[in-house]
Amino acid sequence: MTGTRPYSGLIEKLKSVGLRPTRQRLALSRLLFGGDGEVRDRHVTAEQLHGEALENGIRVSLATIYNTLNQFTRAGLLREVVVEPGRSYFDTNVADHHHFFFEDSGRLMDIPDESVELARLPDAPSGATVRRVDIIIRLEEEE
Amino acid sequence: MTGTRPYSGLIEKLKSVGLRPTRQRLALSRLLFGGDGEVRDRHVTAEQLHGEALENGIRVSLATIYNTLNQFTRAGLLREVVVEPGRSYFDTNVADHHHFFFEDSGRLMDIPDESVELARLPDAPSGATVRRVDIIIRLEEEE
DNA sequence: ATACTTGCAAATCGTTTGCAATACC
DNA sequence: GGTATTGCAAACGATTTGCAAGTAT
Repeated sequence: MTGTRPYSGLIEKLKSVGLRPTRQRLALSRLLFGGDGEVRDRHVTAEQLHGEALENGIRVSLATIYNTLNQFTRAGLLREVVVEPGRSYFDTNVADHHHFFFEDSGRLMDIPDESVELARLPDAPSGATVRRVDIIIRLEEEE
Repeated sequence: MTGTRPYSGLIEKLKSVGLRPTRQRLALSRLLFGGDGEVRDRHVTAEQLHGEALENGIRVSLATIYNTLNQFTRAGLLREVVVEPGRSYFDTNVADHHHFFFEDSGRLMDIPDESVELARLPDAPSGATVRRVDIIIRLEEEE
């Protein structure tokens, strides 16, 4: 079942989460997730993705970028990472993992999963369940 | 050395970080840090604090609330916690600690320091130093 | 054909800023 | 008195929304 059409995987990916594979969603998926199954690890803001889209001759409005990123996030294709007030990053790596955040440059970087380990985790307050644990290591780039 | 004047501690507190103890800064300090040395543990947004101030008959503009919260944060009296895009929380607990975040209600709660323990922490990427490690446990309130 | 998507511009939200009036030392 | 601080309103950046036009099934 190896598709011969390019990006057929992406079409399936979108369909499988109940989103119509429209021209712009496909184009953005290609930028975000890469042409084929290859796993990319990207952290993008809406602005960045918009810029990239334009560079690649994809005409999309910023509003659509936002809507698409939010839909993808709701569908579980992306994960939102909040590090700074007033800026949202979307992470193509949906697996459990944590982040380095370079405060000066605003860059975000995945931390390999094996290199962080929690020895002790508190119980969730009663009446609540843990949805996710986010660890952000804030860095200062020296001199 | 037990001061007899109420809130004299707050005046000192402000002076010690180089901020003039103005009427509004004192009033806000009282709301944030409590009347006397007592340690309060508060997580407020600018809006919340503004509301509280008004309720207590303190006339401050929202702009001043923002400026004050930022000054206090820069001065090390508060700590900013980012959990959601588009909303900033300020924490009166400046010591090293982590947070529970109730996603549904938007409430933030301190995690006792002893109940979290990192067994392994990655090395900072070369050329960078760790400024701070933030752990946020996102919770879902059940049923 | 019909429901879902898109683009655009306007609206909104949280936050910051400029500047004249005011309070602190 | 001189400088720091405040309030107000306007400015701001990021994000969302309403609606008419376009597109997927």
